[in-house]
Amino acid sequence: MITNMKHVKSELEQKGIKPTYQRLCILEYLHEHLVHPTVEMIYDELIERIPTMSKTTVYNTLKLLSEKGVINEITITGTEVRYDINCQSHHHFLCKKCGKIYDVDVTCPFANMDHKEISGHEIQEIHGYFKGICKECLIKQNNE
Amino acid sequence: MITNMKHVKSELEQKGIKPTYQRLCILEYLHEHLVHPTVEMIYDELIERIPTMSKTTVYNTLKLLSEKGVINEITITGTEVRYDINCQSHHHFLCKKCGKIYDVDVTCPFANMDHKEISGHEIQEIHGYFKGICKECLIKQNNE
DNA sequence: TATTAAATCTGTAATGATTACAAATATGAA
DNA sequence: TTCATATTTGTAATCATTACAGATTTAATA
Repeated sequence: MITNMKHVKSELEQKGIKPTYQRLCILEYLHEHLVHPTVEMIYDELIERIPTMSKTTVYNTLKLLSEKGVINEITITGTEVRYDINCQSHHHFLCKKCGKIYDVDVTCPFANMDHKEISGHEIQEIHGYFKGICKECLIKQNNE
Repeated sequence: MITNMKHVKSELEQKGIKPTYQRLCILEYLHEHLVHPTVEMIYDELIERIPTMSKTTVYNTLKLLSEKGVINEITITGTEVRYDINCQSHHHFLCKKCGKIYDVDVTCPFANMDHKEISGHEIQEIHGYFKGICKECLIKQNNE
């Protein structure tokens, strides 16, 4: 495991976020689970380690981290927000069958745009994603 | 107005969808309101003309139209699905301040990809969007 | 160390979009 | 007309998210 609490702590401090225990645990979780987890998934695991953890805290923390640019909100499914640590710009693939979200190795065509505006609008985030049937589900289909 | 009921009717028939009155009205509404409306917006206007219209019918119809590829679901905001008639591939810009969604004249870089798969996943839809502060809100900010 | 204000966390209740479902209605074929 | 099927409708349930107020923790200051 690359991540540890010290690393996560300095990451928060660099962004000007007070590193409380709850925040450390949530960010650590995101570093260790790169499957674009839901609030539910995060809460369900953390409540085991920290029985006093509140789901509202998970929501509040994720919102804060998102506002500070530490993580990204992914709104692909339409039913719930997924979360992703904010590493280099990448795209996503949502499987319509199993619901899994994959990272996709396509360099974002807009990532190195010199101008940070489009049609006069100021760009702060760039998102791209594909929807379809994933590799695994295709194999299952063919085996039926 | 370019659209009329006859046009909308044949559009449905071509896609193998029985053109009921409710469906005609909903699709006509989408043709005439290109601002990526919510279910609420669609329902609120149609209930005036068709007092028996049920919100469930709006949901059912939009799901059907979406499955048949007549319209697109846009899941940018994370709070509710927006709808768009499915013309040529384009991208969107969501203003974080006023919540308005703009069409963006960027030709999708993946639109004319020869292969319909990526990393082994079968691509059915391609979505791209930007988030930030829109033109109008920028002007308002500067005038304060 | 004690005091105190501010920040953070917690739990519950409320909200709002969406879905489930069953009854009512409309449609189309026999 | 009769009957089966598709569609529509209205209500109730579900589920993610937010509002909010009280409890707890933190950090600064005396």
